[in-house]
Amino acid sequence: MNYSVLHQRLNAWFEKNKRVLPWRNTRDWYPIFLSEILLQQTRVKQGLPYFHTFIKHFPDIQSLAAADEQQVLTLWSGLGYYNRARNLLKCAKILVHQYHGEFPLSQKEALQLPGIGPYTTAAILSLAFDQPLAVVDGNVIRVISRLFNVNSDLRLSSSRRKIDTLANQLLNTRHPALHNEAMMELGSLICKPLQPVCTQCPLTPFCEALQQDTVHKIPFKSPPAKKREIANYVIILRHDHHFLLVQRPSEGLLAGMWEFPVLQVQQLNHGISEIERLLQVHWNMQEKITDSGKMLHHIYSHIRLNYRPLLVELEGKRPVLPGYGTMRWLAAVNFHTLPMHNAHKKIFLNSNPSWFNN
DNA sequence: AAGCCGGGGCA
DNA sequence: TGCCCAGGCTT
Repeated sequence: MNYSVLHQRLNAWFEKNKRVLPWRNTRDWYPIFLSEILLQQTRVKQGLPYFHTFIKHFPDIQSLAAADEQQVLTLWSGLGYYNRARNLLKCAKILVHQYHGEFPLSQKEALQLPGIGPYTTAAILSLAFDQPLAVVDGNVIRVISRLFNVNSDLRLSSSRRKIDTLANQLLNTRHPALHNEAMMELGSLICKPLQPVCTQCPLTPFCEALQQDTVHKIPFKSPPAKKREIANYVIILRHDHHFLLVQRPSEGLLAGMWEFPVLQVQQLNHGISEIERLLQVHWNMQEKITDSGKMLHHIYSHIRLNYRPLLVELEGKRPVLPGYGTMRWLAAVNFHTLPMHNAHKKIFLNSNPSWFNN
C-alpha cells in the first residue's frame, strides 16, 4: 500500500497541533528514555511534574545510576506502579556499567533491559535514533483499529498482533520519529476513547470505521473480571507526637512502600471494643481506640481496598508488631521523607487535623 | 494467555 | 461508577 497522502496529512496536522513537551525536539536519548518509563500507563499531564523532578535530581544517566533506591522510590512516590522505579534504576546501572552510558541500538539488546518492553524499545529507538519501528501504545491501538475497522476483541493477543502488523505497514519509514509521535498525538488529542473529534481529524478520508459508522464501538474490549476486595483497619499509632510507619513486604501489592500498620479483616463492621480485642490478640496491645468515624476506599486497577482509620494513643512502651519488618517513628512533617503510597497519604491529608498536629 | 501492578482524570 | 492512560513482568 502507498500511504504517502496519509503520511503527508498526518505530519502536517502534527506540526501544527503538537503539544510542547520537554522531551520533544531533542535527539538526546536520555530525556526520551526517562519520559517513556515515566509515561507507561500514565497520562502526560500526570507524569510531567515527575519528569521535571527526575531531570533535576538526575540530569544524566550516570547520576541516575549512582542513585539510592529509596531516594528514587521517594521521588516516584504517588505515581504508582513502583516496580517501574526499581527497574529504572536497575536499567540505568546496566546502561552505565555494561553499555558505557549509551543506549543499545539493537531491538534485541534493548528488550533485555529491565522495564523496557516492546513499546518502550520501539519508542526510544525510533524517537531518539529514527529507527523504522512502529510504536504501539494505547493511543496507536485506537487509531489503527479505527482506521482499519478492526472489531476483534483487543483483550486477545491475536488482535494485538494484528494491530502491530498494521501499524508497521502504515509506518512512514522515511520519518519514523515524526510518524510515531504524530500517531500518538492524534490518538491523544483527536481519536479519543470517548467522543473522538472526527470533524478535526486529518485522516477521515482513510478511516474505515468512520465510513462504516462504527467509530463509537471500536476498539472493542470484552468486559474485565470483577475486582477483588480487601478490607483493612488502619491503626495510627501515636506516641509523643510521633507516628509509626511500617514498610510493606518486598513483593506483591505496593511492594516495599511505607504505610500505617493495618489489620486485614473480612468486614469493617466490628464495634470499637471488638477491634480493641483484635489489637490485644494480634499485637498484644491494650490501649483505647479513637474512631475516625469515616470509611474510605481506594480503587486500584484490579482491587478495591476498603479501609477505616483508627487512632491509638500509646502511653508507655512502644509495641512490636509481628509480621512487619522495618518500622520507623516519624513526626507528621517528616512523612514525605519516606516512599508512602497514596491510599495512606490520603489519610493524613484528609483526616481530622487534630490527629496529626504537633 | 492471564493475572498482577497505581493513581488520576473524565463523562 | 467505569474506563483508560506514551506497558511490563510473572506464572
